[in-house]
Amino acid sequence: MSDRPSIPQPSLRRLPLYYRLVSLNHDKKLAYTSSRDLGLTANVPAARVRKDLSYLGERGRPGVGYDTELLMQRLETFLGLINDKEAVLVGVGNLGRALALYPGFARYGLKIAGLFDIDPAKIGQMVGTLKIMDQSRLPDLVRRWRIQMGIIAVPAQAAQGVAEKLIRSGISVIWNFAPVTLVVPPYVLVKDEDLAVDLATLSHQIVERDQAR
Amino acid sequence: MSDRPSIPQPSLRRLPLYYRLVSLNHDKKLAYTSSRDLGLTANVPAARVRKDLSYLGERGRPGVGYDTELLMQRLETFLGLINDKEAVLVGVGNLGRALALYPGFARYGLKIAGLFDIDPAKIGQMVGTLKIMDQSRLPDLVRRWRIQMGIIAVPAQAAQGVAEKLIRSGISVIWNFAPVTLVVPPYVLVKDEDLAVDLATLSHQIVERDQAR
DNA sequence: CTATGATTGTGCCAGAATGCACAAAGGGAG
DNA sequence: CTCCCTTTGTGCATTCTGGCACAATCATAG
Repeated sequence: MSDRPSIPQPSLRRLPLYYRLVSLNHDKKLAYTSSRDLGLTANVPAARVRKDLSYLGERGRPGVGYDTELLMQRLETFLGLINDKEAVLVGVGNLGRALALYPGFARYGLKIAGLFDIDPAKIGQMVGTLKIMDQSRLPDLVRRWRIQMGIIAVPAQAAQGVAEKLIRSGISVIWNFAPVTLVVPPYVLVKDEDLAVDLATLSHQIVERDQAR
Repeated sequence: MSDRPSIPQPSLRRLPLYYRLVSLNHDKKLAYTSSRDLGLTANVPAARVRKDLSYLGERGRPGVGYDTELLMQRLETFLGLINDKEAVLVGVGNLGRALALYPGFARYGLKIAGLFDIDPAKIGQMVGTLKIMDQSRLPDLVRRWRIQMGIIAVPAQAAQGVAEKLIRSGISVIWNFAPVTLVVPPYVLVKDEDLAVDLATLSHQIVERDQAR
């Protein structure tokens, strides 16, 4: 059925970088954006940009570039940024708090609809415009508001338990900031985010670079 | 000159995940760790794990697995985790605060040695054991302590300026949390960390999955 | 000492991703 | 209208990455 050639993973990861520049150019009221400029912000050759964008079906104008407005809309649609994604955030520690208050998410269609923690001292506190609630109220709120995404920002030991609770409540997308591999049913989409993993690869690159002298 | 077969990028990104399980098994006093188990935590087939580990030169014992202690040390060396990395963090907003207080970094050899901000109201405040300092004191501290890494957690508009200041002070590794592409000299190593980029790819995956029904 | 079961190391092939080069298309000057 | 400059779209060859299968190796039981 879906015989359209699905986009390669590496291309998909570059699209958000293109989106950054396109939004910027849109704000600057630049009518066109060239593949060369897009390549500069994503650190890839211009030909790669064009090939990536060809997966979207969007066509640029030779001699001019891509229509900024059109391309922005196309990226927003393709990346699903125009779809509202409501989420609950579990674990309001330092990281959880930062996520809850991060202003950039709104532009990407993410709206955090509820904060949960297990620490009685935190229940009732306000973070921005949201009040921290006890986890016992989570299932009810998720079902009532038909929330599809859960953000896990609890310590590693608690993460699997939270994931199971989220899934039992009907959530099928998890953005996981705990440094563990979650075990979930196949229909659940999990995106892991582990700063330590990136730190480790950076660390290796430092070693490699310094050895090269 | 350096004709050693450098490790493929995808393999490098998996190593920290292996390291997670190996550390765990080490704590559990398990003498050996199998490629099968490593594959489960990284979501890859066991054969891939073995090939990845072969880049390290480490050999497992057929019929048994990899020596947990040895493999852990090997990964720590290869990833450079045993090398202390001192860093200054610029921009103590919500994210910067969370990074400064993140407990997991120590295990990866990262030590944050100084916090800086430009907001007069924040100067002098304590975050954990560190006092927030004015950016004017940054160059001196970086030079005196021979700090090599800078962590940028300021708003997008300020990031390029901060990067230049860090580089002028002698820093050659930047962990960038601002959603911009920094322009830096070639000898400077930059690792970008953009939650919105990952959110966007997750968002696309949601669209794709939901369309598949 | 032998047989058995488990696990590693790796060669080979298929598939994915990349880089290059060039034809095609649009814009603008004269 | 024609020439020239700029930028896109993409076919092709190359390189990189992944999966599979199987021989080689080691531990253990009898």
